[in-house]
Amino acid sequence: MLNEGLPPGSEVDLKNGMKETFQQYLSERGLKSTLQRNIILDTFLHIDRHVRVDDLCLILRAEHRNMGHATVYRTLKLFVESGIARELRFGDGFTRYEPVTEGKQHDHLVCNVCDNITEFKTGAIEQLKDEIVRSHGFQVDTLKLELRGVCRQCIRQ
Amino acid sequence: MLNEGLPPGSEVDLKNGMKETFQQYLSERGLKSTLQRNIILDTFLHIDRHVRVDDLCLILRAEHRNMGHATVYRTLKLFVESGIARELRFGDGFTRYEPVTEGKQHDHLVCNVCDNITEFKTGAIEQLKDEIVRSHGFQVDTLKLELRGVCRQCIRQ
DNA sequence: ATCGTTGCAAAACTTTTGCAGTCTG
DNA sequence: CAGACTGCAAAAGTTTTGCAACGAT
Repeated sequence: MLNEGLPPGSEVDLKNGMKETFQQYLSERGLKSTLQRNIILDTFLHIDRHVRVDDLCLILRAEHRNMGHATVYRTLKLFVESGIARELRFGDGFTRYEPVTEGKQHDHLVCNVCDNITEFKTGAIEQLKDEIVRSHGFQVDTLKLELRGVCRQCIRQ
Repeated sequence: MLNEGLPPGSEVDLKNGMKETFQQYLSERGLKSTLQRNIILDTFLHIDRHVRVDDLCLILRAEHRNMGHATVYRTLKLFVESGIARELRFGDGFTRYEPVTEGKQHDHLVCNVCDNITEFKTGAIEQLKDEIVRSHGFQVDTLKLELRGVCRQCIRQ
């Protein structure tokens, strides 16, 4: 362990942890650590927020002219399989991905006016999970909560 | 009013109300009530559950050989605009539509094993809406809650 | 008669797949 | 040096659009 001295929850710590997790995932499966995968991971973690695949491609291609979009799609799927990313679909036709930051569970507020997507947290969710297990015998793995409406800025205008 | 005698919340009542709403929506906007639109609406209401567009097309084409899928897509969008239907996307690439039945708010449990989608109700949601308004100044119009995991049947097997 | 609507086909879009050449372990 | 990976192009799949013929008001 190289970052013993750092506070355990720091940004850098988290990101390094995710990189480690990904490298481990690759080697465990006989997959390879390539230049492209590392570039995509760095860029993805640097953005540090949900991002559309085509946006990520654009950002990547700005620096790396011949990065194939197929590679980006394939790599993002690997991120999800390794557990360091989550796939998001808000139903507008674009798939988004975001880093999985443990202990930072959040959901999304989508503004119907400006289309901005805001993250928010709520404690009411965990209770809900328990309720579902009890009433439906359904084992909950993931929970997706999305609220649409009008955001503060757009209400004011 | 033709159905005065019926209990106000009955199936028939609800569906007739939705048909009326749709007809009113059309005439208000100078749009036309056509054979196809009425067939699609009847079939859609008869299914009475979320349905994939391509499934609905198949069902419709069984009876009406030359119903165009473009017409189905266009009509379903009209349903949403008129407020009698809701668009659902679970992120599997298929758009689904379901009738909006007021006072029957429900959400969805998606099983990762058998891919079945179950509807469920919970009371915890309304509190959550209020919480969001207070803490984020966000005016909530619609709320989408989706839980993924393993359903009762699949747990048993 | 006007203008919205339909059905067909083609286009548009995101995402996936096939393949020859390249690079990692 | 075997086999995984990349980048390109083409394919796949759903949804949208253009257009001539049709139909509702």
